[in-house]
Amino acid sequence: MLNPRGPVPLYVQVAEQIQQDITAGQLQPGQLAPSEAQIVARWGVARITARKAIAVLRERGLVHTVRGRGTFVGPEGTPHNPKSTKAASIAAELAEEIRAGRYERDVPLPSETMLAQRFDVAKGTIRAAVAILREQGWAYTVPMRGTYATDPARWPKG
Amino acid sequence: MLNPRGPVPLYVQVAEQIQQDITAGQLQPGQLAPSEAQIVARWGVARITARKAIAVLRERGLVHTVRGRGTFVGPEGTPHNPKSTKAASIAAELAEEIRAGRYERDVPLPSETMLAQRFDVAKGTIRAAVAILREQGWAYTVPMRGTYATDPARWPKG
DNA sequence: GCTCATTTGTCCGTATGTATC
DNA sequence: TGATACATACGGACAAATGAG
Repeated sequence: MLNPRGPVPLYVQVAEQIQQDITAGQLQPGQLAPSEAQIVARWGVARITARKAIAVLRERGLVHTVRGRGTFVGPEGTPHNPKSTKAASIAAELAEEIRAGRYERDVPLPSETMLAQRFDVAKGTIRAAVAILREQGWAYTVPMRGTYATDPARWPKG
Repeated sequence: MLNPRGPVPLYVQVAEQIQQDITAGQLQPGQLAPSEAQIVARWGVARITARKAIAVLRERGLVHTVRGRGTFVGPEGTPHNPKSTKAASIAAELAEEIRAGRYERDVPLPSETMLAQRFDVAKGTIRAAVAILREQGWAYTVPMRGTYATDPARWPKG
């Protein structure tokens, strides 16, 4: 992958491999670029080298960095895309199951506690996932009763 | 800015430019002096040169260095200006708003979540900022109720 | 309010190779 | 020969901000 003895510095080689992922569209604006630790693990370089590679991308205006969060694709001001949050992925999985007819219409979905166990996450995460399902129209909640799958006639399309 | 071919070593020249910023008062005691990386970027020198420049300032007693935090203006023991932390600057902004009468006395301040959104920081940072407000006497917290602005009669002075 | 893991920021020490004076 | 300086690269450590739980 990398040529440590060539005329091109390692950090430039790493930067350009990441740049390819960006221009190829595999890394969309707002998404997280590889972290320093990921670069270290993936290319077997030192952290300084990883940092310099990111600095190159930053100078080229391809990414911007937020301390404590990571480096994001796109220039400063690009809206961050939390596409990879746990709640969203759980919501997607549940939506898929609803579409597959796994849940009857008159029976509540599994409780927060059950879902929290199944996905091995906190109840708060399940609550967020259910909120997404409601927003997208896959489910509705009746206070003191539970959350139910939406009628197939009203399923969102796409 | 720098004269690489003159009789004065680069690292001394860099040190003396920073020293000017200090004696001119642009860099106050307790403030962060330029980091190694900033020196590299600003004067286009190598890291070794930046380190040596800082070492010169340290030998002259103008700065002191704390590992992991940076180099601060003033000799060892100088109180670090907490303005450099995010929580402190948020606390200062909120204190200013309290002084301006923006919050009623009987109504809680905005929740941690709201403030975290407004300042685009983590809830932990807001928590630290509120703790500072409490310490300074600008606000007090009632468990399970919220945080309230202090009565104007008890505002800290200064 | 607390702990924990992740991530970036900063500093420290070292090393190799090149170049100038 | 030695001091100065640059560019590159490694490894380690601590600190601060964030986010999940």
